[in-house]
Amino acid sequence: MAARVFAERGFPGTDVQEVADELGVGKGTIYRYFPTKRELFLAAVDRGVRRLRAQVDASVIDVDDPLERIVQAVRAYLAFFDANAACVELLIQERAEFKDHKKPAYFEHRDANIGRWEDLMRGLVEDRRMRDVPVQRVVDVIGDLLYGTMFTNHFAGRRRSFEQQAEDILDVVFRGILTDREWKKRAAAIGKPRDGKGVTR
Amino acid sequence: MAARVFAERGFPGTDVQEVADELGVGKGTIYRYFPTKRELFLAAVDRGVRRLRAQVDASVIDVDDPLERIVQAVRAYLAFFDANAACVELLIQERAEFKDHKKPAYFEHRDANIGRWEDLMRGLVEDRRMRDVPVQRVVDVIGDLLYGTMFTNHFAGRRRSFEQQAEDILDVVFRGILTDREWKKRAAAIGKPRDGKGVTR
Amino acid sequence: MAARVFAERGFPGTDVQEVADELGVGKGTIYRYFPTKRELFLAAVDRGVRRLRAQVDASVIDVDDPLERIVQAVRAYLAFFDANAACVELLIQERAEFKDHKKPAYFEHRDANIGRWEDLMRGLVEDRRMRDVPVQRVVDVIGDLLYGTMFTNHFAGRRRSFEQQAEDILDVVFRGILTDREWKKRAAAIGKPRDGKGVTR
Amino acid sequence: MAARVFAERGFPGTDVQEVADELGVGKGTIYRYFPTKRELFLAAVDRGVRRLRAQVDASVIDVDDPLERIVQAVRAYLAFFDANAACVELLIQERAEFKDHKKPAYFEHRDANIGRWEDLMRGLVEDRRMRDVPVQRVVDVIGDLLYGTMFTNHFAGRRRSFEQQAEDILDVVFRGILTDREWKKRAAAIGKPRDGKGVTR
DNA sequence: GATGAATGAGGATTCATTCAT
DNA sequence: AATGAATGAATCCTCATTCAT
Repeated sequence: MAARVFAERGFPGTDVQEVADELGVGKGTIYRYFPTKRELFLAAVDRGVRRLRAQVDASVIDVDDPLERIVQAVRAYLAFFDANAACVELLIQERAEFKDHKKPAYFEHRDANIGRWEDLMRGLVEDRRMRDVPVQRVVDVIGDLLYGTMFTNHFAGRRRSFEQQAEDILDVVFRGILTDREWKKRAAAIGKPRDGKGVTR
Repeated sequence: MAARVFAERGFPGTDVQEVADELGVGKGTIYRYFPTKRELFLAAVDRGVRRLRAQVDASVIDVDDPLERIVQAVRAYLAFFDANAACVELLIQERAEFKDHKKPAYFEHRDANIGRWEDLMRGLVEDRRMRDVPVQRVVDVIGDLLYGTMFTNHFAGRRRSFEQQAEDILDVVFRGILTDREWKKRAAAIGKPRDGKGVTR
Repeated sequence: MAARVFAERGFPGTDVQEVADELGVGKGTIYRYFPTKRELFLAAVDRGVRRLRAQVDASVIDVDDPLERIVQAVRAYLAFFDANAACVELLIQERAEFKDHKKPAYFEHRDANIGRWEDLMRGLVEDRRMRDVPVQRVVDVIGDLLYGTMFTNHFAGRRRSFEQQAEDILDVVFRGILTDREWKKRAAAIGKPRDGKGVTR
Repeated sequence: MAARVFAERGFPGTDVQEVADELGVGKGTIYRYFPTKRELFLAAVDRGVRRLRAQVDASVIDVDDPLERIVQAVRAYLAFFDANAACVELLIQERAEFKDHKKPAYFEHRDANIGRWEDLMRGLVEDRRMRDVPVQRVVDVIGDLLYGTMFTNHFAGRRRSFEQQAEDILDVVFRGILTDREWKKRAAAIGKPRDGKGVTR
């Protein structure tokens, strides 16, 4: 597949001939379907992002509990990139080579999905299961965390199972790292309500 | 400066001649100081990472309280990349072009610094200011979150001030998003101690 | 028609696909009838030259007076290229692309026809209607003049009607540009008989 | 020289590498001085046209008699292309490959020079050495005749010396081909003055 | 017979690197 | 030490031609 070659050798390092060889077709054939090497590459990226979305969607399709949907989505996201390292490369390459082109495919996808997660969180807040924090910001934070985790895993060769990583992430995101006492002290100092909407328990 | 040109045009898109023009020297002169275009680029990346480290270090130098050191470091990190967008580009370019080279400069830096933050957190746990969670994992999570935030800001054009972002991040990391009640319910269900070492409050 | 496409885009600039599109057939079909693009092109040129010949021949078919045949042929020649600019292009293209091939089609045609005109002129000389100059040379001069006129019209965008041009050409060719007095002076100086075979009138 | 290679192999048939080899330099060196193969070619054409002009100008520089200037210019023109067959090829190639570019170099040159010859002829008419025919048209006719002669020589391999050709051309142009009697008959029939301004002899 | 998908040789152009000045 | 002219390896893309359907 073209994605594998691009991922292995990078966009500038990939000769279209190599992609042709990988696919077992002539170089000209590729140019019949993609006007330029660039379009060929972008199609591969797009395909990757679509598969990510499909896998995350599939992971939550039978899950009703909103909190559990978050749990499953985080796991599915990490699982996808764990199994598709080539996709991470493609995302990097896209950004590096086509800076001035358009919003990278990953962020197109992100923008298209983010609303659903915000809605989900708003429901959790109404149900008093989530603290009353601005959901948009929380979704951003979690999105960035996942994005950063994916890249770091790939670049720095993190050696923890994606299941363990999901657990670590959710532990921090759900409960935070501070003790109750410390948090209350800080909240008092800053003058913030401790638990959203003044509700304590 | 070379970094600016590389950041603007990307590594493959940059002619050494352009760097020479930017610096106001002859192309040959650059080759007197850097054996290849590649080394010239890597030197620019290295310089960027060093400046990041210096800025973060400076931000905590007069801060004694460990928790406050975290707060300041997070702010300094985001402030640095906010003010040095070119550096983000350089980090991406480095990864995209030199996949097979060595650990990227950013991660070299990360590995060199991570121990200090783990030590700091271990102290917080001992002081019962942080829940007793494995510090290594927490440091990873926070590192990934910052890394992902930096990239997302740059790529997707996030329009929130870095101060606000720091606050959002710290709010989630310090306290998590769940209400107390929800957390306890989950903790009970999973069979986890709620607040580290069985300590409640 | 193939000729139009070749004329518009030049031989190297023309894809066989474009010719196929113009004709409303598949590319493969063209290759059923012409073994190569080159042969396809040469066939178009040949067709053009044949049409030129037919038009010139038709213009003199009912003309008995030899001098009038010349007049009509000159007009027909200029009229043809005036109405078939694409043919001029084809003649140029043929020469430019197939230098080493064979005598260009136009000159094949020229050689095939030149004898008839020489015979015609010989008759005029015998009838004392033409000066006794070597007919071969005169035919060459007139042929070159027409050839040059056709090209110049096409390339430089001459804006005179072909009828006017025919008249201008015949005026010069029939009578020359000098006054009688000047001509006699020159002839005396060079030692040439003034009017062929010493005949004055 | 680049001109020779282009003339020998045609523009599309010439690899820039071949020009480089001919010149004994690297291919890249050529691209330092000419941005494209096309510009390299056009520069060669331009140089040829300039040399033509210089040679024709030189041939008349010491000649005072206007009629003799015409004689010498015709000889110089034919002599130039006789000695520089490559130039003819270049002129053809230019037209064939760059149809849509601009007025071909030859015609630029033609337009720049034609005025001088028209002036010269006007003087001849005033001196009653030339029949009173529109000089512009006569200059066109002679220009086309020379142009056509040059091409035909090159394409059809005419085997007459350029001196002989010049003589043939001038004989026709100066005196025309008809006998006096025939011309007068025609002139009477058409109702034209026989010798310009009613002058007979 | 007609088609057009597949092919891959071919060529213009770029640009990192060298080295004489 | 500094320069920039010269170099040629490297690569994207085109398009004439083939041939299975």
